[in-house]
Amino acid sequence: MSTRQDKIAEAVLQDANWVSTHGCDQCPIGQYCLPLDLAPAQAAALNKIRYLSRALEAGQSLVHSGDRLQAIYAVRAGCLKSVRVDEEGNEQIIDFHLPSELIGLDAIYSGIHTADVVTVTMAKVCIFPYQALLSLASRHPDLMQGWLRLFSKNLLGQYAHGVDNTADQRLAGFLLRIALRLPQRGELNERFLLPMSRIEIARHLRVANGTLSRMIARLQAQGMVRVDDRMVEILDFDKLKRAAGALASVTL
Amino acid sequence: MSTRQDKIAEAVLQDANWVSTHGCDQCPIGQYCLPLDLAPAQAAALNKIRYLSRALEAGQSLVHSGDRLQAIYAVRAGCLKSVRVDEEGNEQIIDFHLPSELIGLDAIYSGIHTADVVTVTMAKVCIFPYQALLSLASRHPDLMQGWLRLFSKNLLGQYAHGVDNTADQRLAGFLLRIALRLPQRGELNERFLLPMSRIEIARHLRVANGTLSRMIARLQAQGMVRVDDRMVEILDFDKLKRAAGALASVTL
DNA sequence: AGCCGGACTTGATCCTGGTCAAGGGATGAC
DNA sequence: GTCATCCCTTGACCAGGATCAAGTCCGGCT
Repeated sequence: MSTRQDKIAEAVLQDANWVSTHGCDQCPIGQYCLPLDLAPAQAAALNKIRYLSRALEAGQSLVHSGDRLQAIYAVRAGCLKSVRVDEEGNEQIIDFHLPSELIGLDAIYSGIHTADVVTVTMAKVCIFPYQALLSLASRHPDLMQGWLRLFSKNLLGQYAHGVDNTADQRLAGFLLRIALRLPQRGELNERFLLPMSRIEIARHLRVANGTLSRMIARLQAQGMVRVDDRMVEILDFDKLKRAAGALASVTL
Repeated sequence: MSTRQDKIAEAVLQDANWVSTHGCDQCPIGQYCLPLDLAPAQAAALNKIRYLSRALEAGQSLVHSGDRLQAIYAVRAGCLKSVRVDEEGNEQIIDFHLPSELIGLDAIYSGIHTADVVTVTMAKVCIFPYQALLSLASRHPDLMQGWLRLFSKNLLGQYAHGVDNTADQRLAGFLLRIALRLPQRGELNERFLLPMSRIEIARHLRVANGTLSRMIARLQAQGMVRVDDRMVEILDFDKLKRAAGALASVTL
């Protein structure tokens, strides 16, 4: 019988085509990532400036708050989180980063990272040196536009996260967004494995640990979802959407 | 004696150089807006694709949810808000838009606006047709980079807004950010006129109307700020920063 | 001037969600 | 295997903020 770690590891490995050496032009999640608007030839150009990171263990730091922006990262497999820690040691999780999503966009403004980025599960990221990416984008309008679109998507996600009102709404919205953001092999994921712990979810949703448990129990009792440890199954999509509130539901 | 409206109108008019016909290359707030990284010649090119809107009355819609993205707007004077209204008619204010800030970035992802944008005070906006802006940005790397930086700033602001924990922290953070975002004629605004009503602030901070009153009273009692109607004076910047929480304070 | 309506404050009461603590189950170290 | 630890759930209690309602001030309207 497989342990929780085994299950997560398995999920990460299969998300990744872990050992594959696909370039951007053939990347299985390229349609959600930077190559999203690119013709194969352009994607190949993008691939030239890209490194693939070594495998990162869970709990490893990718960037530290205060670091200079060197590169934009794209999650190839696994899950990472952006966190800020206050002086009492409380960790606030600003955002999770799932496969195909970009990391570092918030550092472009000042050139300095304002949060720590840490792996939640084992992960691999693609590394796009910032200056190279800039100059490539200035030569390939489609790349620039794709980059802007991903930026915009990111902003939309933050809007949705910020707007949810009650704790229950935030949880429902969170589950919906994870279901939509986890690598789509076809359609909506109605059954998926959460990469992160309850505590991490709580810190992201700005609720207490215990409250989160109770809320999950409530959602289950109402028949919207079934949750078994990290495994989530969405039973009633529409109901969940209504629970998230009309305001949250707009965002993909 | 001048009424509240008079005072706001006056502030807007002087922010704007209301009647001026400055191009982007000479815009008094250009260093915070799209021309931020541009040489004068490039700013002049940017100016060629720009329209200046007519004066908008308070309460007027600039874009409707569902509209196609036609243009990115930059606030030239006044204040606008992005709102979503749920089926019960509750208005959630996603964001306020102050002079030099861009509107419409969230619509780039799908090409469709997901929120209504409405003027809070009378306002003027600069209109940058989206396709023209794209093609100009692809020809001027500095413009592209400036655009990305503004995008990033926007995202940072959302991070800060989403992360604040208690209602008091959100209020303190909100006031700080407004002080920093309102047009800087030199340094930090330690005395400024809020463009929006209490109700609008409450809807933005996700607190009840009455609660907001009490919180403002509390901040005053603690000597951090003095508030008289729309006029805010920051008395103890550091204390206010501490009240906002370490997590919020990073963002400019 | 007098009236009305909207913006803001203040008070009383209720409930959501935080805090603290106990307990179970699985994981990992020895 | 045993033990310690971490993650999660559950319970009891408390507080921050919501809700509802009254009351004030101010500006606009007739």
